[in-house]
Amino acid sequence: MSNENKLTLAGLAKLAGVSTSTVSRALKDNPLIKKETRDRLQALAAEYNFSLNHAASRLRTQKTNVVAVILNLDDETDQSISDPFLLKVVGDLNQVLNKHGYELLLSNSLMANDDWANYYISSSRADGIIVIGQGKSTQKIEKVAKSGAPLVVWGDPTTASGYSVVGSNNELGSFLATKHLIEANCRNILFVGDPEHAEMSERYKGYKRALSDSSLEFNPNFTLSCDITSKDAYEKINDTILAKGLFFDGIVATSDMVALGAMKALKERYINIPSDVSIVGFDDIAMAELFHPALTTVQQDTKSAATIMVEQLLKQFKQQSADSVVVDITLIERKSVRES
Amino acid sequence: MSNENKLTLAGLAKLAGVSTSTVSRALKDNPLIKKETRDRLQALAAEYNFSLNHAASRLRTQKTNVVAVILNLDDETDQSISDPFLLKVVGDLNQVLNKHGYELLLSNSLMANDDWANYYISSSRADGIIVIGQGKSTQKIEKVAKSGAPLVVWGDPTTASGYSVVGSNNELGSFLATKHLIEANCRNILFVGDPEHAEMSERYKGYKRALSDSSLEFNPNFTLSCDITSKDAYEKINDTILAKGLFFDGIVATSDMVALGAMKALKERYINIPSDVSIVGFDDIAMAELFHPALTTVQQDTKSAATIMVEQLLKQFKQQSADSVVVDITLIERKSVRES
DNA sequence: GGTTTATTTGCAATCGTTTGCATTATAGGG
DNA sequence: CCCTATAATGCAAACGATTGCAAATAAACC
Repeated sequence: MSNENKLTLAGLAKLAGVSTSTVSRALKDNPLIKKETRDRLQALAAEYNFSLNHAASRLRTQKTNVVAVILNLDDETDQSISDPFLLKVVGDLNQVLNKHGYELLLSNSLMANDDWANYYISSSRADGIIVIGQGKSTQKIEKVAKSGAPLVVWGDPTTASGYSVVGSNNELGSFLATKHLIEANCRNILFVGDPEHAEMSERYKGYKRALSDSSLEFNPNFTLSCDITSKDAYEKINDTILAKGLFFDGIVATSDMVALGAMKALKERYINIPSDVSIVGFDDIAMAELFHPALTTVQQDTKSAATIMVEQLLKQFKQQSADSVVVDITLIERKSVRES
Repeated sequence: MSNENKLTLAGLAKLAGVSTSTVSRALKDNPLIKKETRDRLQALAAEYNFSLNHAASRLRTQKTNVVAVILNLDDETDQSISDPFLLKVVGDLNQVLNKHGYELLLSNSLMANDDWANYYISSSRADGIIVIGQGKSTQKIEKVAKSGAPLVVWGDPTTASGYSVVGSNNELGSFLATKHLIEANCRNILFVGDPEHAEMSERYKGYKRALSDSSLEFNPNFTLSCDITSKDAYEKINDTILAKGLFFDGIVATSDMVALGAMKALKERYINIPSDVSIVGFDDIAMAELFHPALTTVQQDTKSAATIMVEQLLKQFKQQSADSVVVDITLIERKSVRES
């Protein structure tokens, strides 16, 4: 109902007895317009509760001030849209984007039929795209990159790619995690995660490097492949123990959710953490320290990651080229690894 | 770079040797256009990878196909944007909205200077608004409602309001939770949460009703006021026990996060759950069953809540009036309450 | 006071779709 | 073969803000 006679720039102009161009400029605080006029018009706009039609200005300026954030989930696995870590990243991005005057359009990868650049950029729904997660296949991402659309992806920055990816040093993080277990005298360390997943494969490498660095032999039987969900981790750990008994004394989990799932399975079998099995996670989600025992984990700094991602995107808006950047990780020692 | 000579409707029309209106209609599968022409043009569009300029069509149709979802957080408390329950709702909403052809514009309440209707609707950034959380004050929400903008809020649907609110029956949920504790022979039940918060105050009522229903006396000393965060719950429980000892044998927590924070505090003091203290949460976030002991809690059905919310919003788009609706809750019994 | 220069404002085209109405092509009927 | 009814397409005016350029006003200088 209030939409019937929405006040437009032209309307305001008439009220003020000036031209639309003057009002337009005044509201943008353009110094071309005399200070007094600006003030007067701004006051008037406020009084009448005026708001610009953003659709019109988008059309004219060819700029949306929107960034599409795509949760790139693998269709098969159900690392659901409610994965706390992913959503934390979304939350942080939202904050940073807002600060720069951009809005966040949230999407999951199932929307927008494969051609993201086309759907979001060409159709001017957004000025740029941030993809969260490289998943198992980077096809869609590369398609966007090739289109030349502004793009930043959260993933593993150490592997070469034609676009800007920011993320943690996964290899190093996992190396440190594994080293930490070794220093705590774990000798039979299980890697739990999905080695085919981009970031996770880097973590896998770090795990292997830590072993060889300590002259321990890598044994493929100590790799437990599972999805990045607590549910799957829980089930896989259960199955393994059932089948082979407790043949490990340490777990490098590929994410906190995986770690938590594993811990649940262990606890149910009255396997003590950390004395029987020590475990270290990855991410440092809010829940990590609430668990009992509090989870030792590799912290990803999502706050600064978000800041960097937005920076890299803004660069591209200014036609500058963006790089991949590595954000620091730190091992947070809590209680799920025994004292060395 | 690819944006230089973006193909427009007019361009396509020229290529096909027809008018823009024909192309426009053909791409919308408008039966006014002969089937053959439609097919031909659609094929052409696909071939050239054409995509409509959405900004232009918004301007023309006065419709954005976007819904703004606002996380209504209280500024003072830091029930952060990463609260898992809230984000779960966002995720579910995203799914449902997408299914109906709408996109989700994510915002926190800090953006958009108080006047949401103006910022999102009048400026045609979105067609409607979904607010998640009533918070402590409903001022901003009422302002939106008064403006006549399509609006649905997630909150407590049982309290009267001039707008459509969907949510769980908080009073009942809390009643059931408390009853469950009583049946497990708890007699000194602590309510932990923020009684001033809209939904939480309903839960508080439920708690009280359960007590009186069982002829137990309500004692204000058994109300522990705290924010809806695990951190605050943890600290408050710690402080209370430190000050007054363990004077309770049951906890009704106002959310799972609160419950988890409380559990952490208890565990650190070697207070056994559930035998010393039984506890029941609210929400049923993914983490709830991972905890040890697995958390007994009141489940809110976010999936169908999201569906209903979107339904109610769509109704308003069609000028129909929307109602408040209560979504079912169910008590999920796990291990944090002792066997009765 | 006239001329130049700087400051303010206004004109009008433009962004790319959509859509009511007019127009043209096609079919149908006598 | 003409006339009417129907189907298919095209014309052109919106939608509302932005902006290069022109115009008008004010200031400055000799």
